[in-house]
Amino acid sequence: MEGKKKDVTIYDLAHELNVSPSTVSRALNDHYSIGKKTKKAVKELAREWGYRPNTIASSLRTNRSNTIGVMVSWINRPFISSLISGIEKAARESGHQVIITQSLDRPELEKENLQVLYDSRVSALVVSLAMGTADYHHFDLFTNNGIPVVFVDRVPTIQEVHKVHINNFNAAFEATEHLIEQGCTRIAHFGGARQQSIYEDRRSGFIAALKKNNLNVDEKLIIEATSLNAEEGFRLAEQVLSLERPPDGIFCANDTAAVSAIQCAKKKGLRIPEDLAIIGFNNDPICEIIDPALSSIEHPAVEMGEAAIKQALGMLEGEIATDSATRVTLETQVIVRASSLRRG
Amino acid sequence: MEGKKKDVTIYDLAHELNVSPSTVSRALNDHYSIGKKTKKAVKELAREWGYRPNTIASSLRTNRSNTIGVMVSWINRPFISSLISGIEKAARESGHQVIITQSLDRPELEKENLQVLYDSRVSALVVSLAMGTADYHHFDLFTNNGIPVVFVDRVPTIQEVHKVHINNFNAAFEATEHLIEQGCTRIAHFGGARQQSIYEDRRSGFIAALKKNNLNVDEKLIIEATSLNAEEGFRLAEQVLSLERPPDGIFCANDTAAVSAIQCAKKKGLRIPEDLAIIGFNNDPICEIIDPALSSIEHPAVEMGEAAIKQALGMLEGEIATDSATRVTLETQVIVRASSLRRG
DNA sequence: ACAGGATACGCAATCGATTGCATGGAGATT
DNA sequence: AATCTCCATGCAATCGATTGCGTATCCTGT
Repeated sequence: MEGKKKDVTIYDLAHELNVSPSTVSRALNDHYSIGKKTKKAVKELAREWGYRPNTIASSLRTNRSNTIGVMVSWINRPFISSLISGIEKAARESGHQVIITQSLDRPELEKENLQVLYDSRVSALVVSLAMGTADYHHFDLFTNNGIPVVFVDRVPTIQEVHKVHINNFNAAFEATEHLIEQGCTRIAHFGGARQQSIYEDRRSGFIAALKKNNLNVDEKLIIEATSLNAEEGFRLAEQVLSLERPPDGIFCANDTAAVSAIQCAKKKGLRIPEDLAIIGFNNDPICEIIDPALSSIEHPAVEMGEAAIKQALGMLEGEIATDSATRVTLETQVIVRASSLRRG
Repeated sequence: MEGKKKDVTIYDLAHELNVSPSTVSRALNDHYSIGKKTKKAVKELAREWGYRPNTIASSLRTNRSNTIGVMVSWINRPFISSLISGIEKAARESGHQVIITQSLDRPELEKENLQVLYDSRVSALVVSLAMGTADYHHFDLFTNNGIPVVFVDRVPTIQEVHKVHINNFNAAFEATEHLIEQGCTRIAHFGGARQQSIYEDRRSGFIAALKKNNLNVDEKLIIEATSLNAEEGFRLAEQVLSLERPPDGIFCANDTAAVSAIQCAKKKGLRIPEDLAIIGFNNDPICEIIDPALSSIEHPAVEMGEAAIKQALGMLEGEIATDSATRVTLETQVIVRASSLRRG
């Protein structure tokens, strides 16, 4: 039954050691002007008495919270939750804390949360944009005040920001070429909102691969979905499969919708991959569970989170200029599974 | 190009209105002793000038951060990420913020994170325990200081705490009886570490259902797994299916392992549900993706998160005594799908 | 017209750590 | 021995909001 003993402060330590609070503060922060013996004595007593700095007081004075704000669309999505897991891990290891908010893909809420995070004096901000965000001025609040902002995955289309992402164009290009290698000649694409560069780039990569291989680009087969969820995936699959000339392959910008497409195709009696080859994006766990297993693009979620924190820390430590622009691009990989592998 | 104008403080407002900072503070907080006109004037100017309170300064003074600390095992798990999503939503709507940490199922890290959260002066704590945690004394740090602690899902075995959970005993009982109704007479159970009450209770509910139906309880079929991940599920399925008298049903304490069991059984050429009926727990999205679709127990993740925050807020507002013990039990539901539905 | 009680507000201390500036003393230099 | 550096430390203000206590003003009833 521990009693509620008051927290130890630097004043307590100072009093005990007959030095001033300033000296204690500097000793604990390894300030150069404090003597070696003094430092040692202070640190020892601090450990002995279980001193823990009052981070709030420190934040008030320095206007820094050593807290990192995070804003994502939805926490409960496989990719995002892994991203956050990586963020939390890297942040903790560097002695930072993580405040999480979700925009629920609503730009107004994104703005609102941004204000709240700003009011919390977060030291840095890591963001994956809401689906509909096309205007980025609300981030000026941070950048104008020298607070590092790192965008991850769903990054802005503009150049002058810090980004951690993958090469969506290449990934899509490779996915599409894979389908072509497997003999597909008429491939559909289910993409997301084009204002999000990740979806625009995947679309471009897809089209580029078709063109490079002299395949016809049929606009009816290139669809801009609004949310790419399960129901939409199913509906879009029904739509393209009931065309006069249905596709023999689908490249889908996420796995959720791709799985629905598989289910739809199976229901229609199509053989996968013989009649219809499918490849998704993200390499979610469901890829190995659906039958046939879904080919996909490995998307290094945890690593992206870690990389974003690393960028933010670099900016905090002054190694990276906040008003510059950096770009970290992580590697993706085509994961071929049964849904797209035609033998012979 | 917004300049970096200094933040407005209560001193600025006070100066402009020729009142004291105390009056401004009280006016903004609707203190009874401030006159109606004064309040109106203050609030108006505050809005006009875009005043935003410095939460850090407020926290220092009040020793309250209006931040809620959350600790879970792993963020990137379907159930947990939904739980967090609910927590974030409810917290935001009540004007709180959420600091997230993960224990990675390591009790030492759980302890460490707890210290950090305490140092951040979180107003309340919401916890889902690490798999191996059996001693709860590290939470005294909070309870002894009057900081609300609410456990959710993976709750302690002791009574004197605040819990938000489901009735695991009943849920397991119903799941098992469902298998029995479908004609299973020899049912295996894959459970988690028994020191976690959720797993102990599921195990008890399972056994109780067998006994009530006069079925033999074979210890060889009741397995305490260590992590219940995909590989382990597969391995355990192989193990029980190669027994001299293999089971004709499996009740698995999560869906991940249940899906692996299905895959294992299919690989062995068993028909599901005819030769082996399977039911999982959590009702993760994968249930509808695996073929045959996996029966499961609906586990209201988002609602549990919201309920946990509601409890915490109740304690913060003094409606619920911090040193009492409350229990919120949410409803579960057996979701019957093809993996356990034998027709005729 | 006056006591008694609301009502409305100000003063100043406080929360704990940080930091620019000043200073006391030890050692070095000439 | 006088002067000059450093070195190590203390002083005191500061960050912005909160709050116990004290007080001036106004109303109300008699």
